[in-house]
Amino acid sequence: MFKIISRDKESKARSGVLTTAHGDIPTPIFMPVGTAGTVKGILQRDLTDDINAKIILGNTYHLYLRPGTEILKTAGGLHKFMAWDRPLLTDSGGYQVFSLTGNRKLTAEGAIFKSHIDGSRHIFTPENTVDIQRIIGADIIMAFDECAPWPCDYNYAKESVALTHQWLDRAVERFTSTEPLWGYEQFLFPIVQGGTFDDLRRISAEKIASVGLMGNAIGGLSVGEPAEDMYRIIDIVNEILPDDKPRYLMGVGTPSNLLEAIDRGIDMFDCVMPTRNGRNGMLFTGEGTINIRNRKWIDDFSPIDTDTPSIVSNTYSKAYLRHLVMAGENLGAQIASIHNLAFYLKLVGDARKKIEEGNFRPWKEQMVKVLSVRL
RNA sequence: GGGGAGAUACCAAAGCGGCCAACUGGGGCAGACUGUAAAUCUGCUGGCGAAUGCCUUCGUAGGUUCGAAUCCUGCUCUCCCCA
Repeated sequence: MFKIISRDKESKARSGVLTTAHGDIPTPIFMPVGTAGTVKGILQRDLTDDINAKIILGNTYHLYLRPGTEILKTAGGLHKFMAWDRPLLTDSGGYQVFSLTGNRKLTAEGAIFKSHIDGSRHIFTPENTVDIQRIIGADIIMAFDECAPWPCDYNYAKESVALTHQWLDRAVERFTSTEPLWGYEQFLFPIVQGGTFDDLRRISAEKIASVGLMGNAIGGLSVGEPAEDMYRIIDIVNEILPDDKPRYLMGVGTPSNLLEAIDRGIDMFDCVMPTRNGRNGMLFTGEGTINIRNRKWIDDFSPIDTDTPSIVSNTYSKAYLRHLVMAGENLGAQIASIHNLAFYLKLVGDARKKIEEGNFRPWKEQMVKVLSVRL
């Protein structure tokens, strides 16, 4: 269940708490991506004790291929398998239908795809992705959708929305006719699609709202379209999605994207950016964004970022982190990932605080300026 | 003392008469990354220039040739084998 705690007066921003079987999630929240049952390079202990991540993601496609549902079932679900007792959310594999273009074929039945690991053939359907996510046992599971590419023409987007809606009905049917395997409740979130076409987004949002699930997601954004298009679509969709349910903007995004979306009434985010870009040397800090590989940091012995409350951000210097990253040392990727996630978690935590204090807008505007700085 | 091999850009290493400012790695410099087929990918890496381009380079000094990193000679240095 979802409870709104407070609302900002100048914007659509709100703070709330989403209660799941594995704990409460304060919103707005950012969810670190842990595709294959691991937030790459980071111990679960650091996610809880240092970063204080409230919920992380897993991915149906990756976990289904490896280790496979048999092992996950024997393990007792993903929580037990990966020794994570906080909330989990799994994506349905819909994004892989998008990103593995060329390795898959869409039919009315579902998506036939080839494994990127061994080339073997598989099919995902709205039904079996619910079944798999029942086995994985995430607290929040996603309906199987088609994440259409950008740019894409109107007719393609229209058919894609229609397909996603048909799939949603079937997923809901399977979801409501089956029980959780592990004795606790799971929530199914449906996903709004429609590309950058306002009318398709309206149609899709109305459909998704009408299903009346515990929370709703917006997909198919930040796939290459200009940020203004994304913000416009969020405005349109959030006007229609129920206000008393959490809204999850999938795959977004940059720190500025998060703030702009929170401003427009989004409550949940996930993105690979803090981890992937961190591994590749990009650091988000309270003073701006830095590329730690740049020579200028070679003898900067100041802490990575004293504004970010992670142990690594305050313990290790930029010069040291640069050395690790340049030397290709594992620890560099680890420190950068932990730091960036801590930065993201602090950002959404601050947003929540500012909403409750009633000064979200001015703070947001100030932050967006800082975030655009390249050091 | 005798015999042999070799000296190429920051490092390693190709090239053995013109297509060479010089393959390829590494290193260096910069960029990209948004529900993770990514600890990945891209560009640049002698000087000047926006650029056609111009200038200086392949141990060193000469020579042969229309033309040399590539062929010849002297010198310097390095490595290996034999005594």
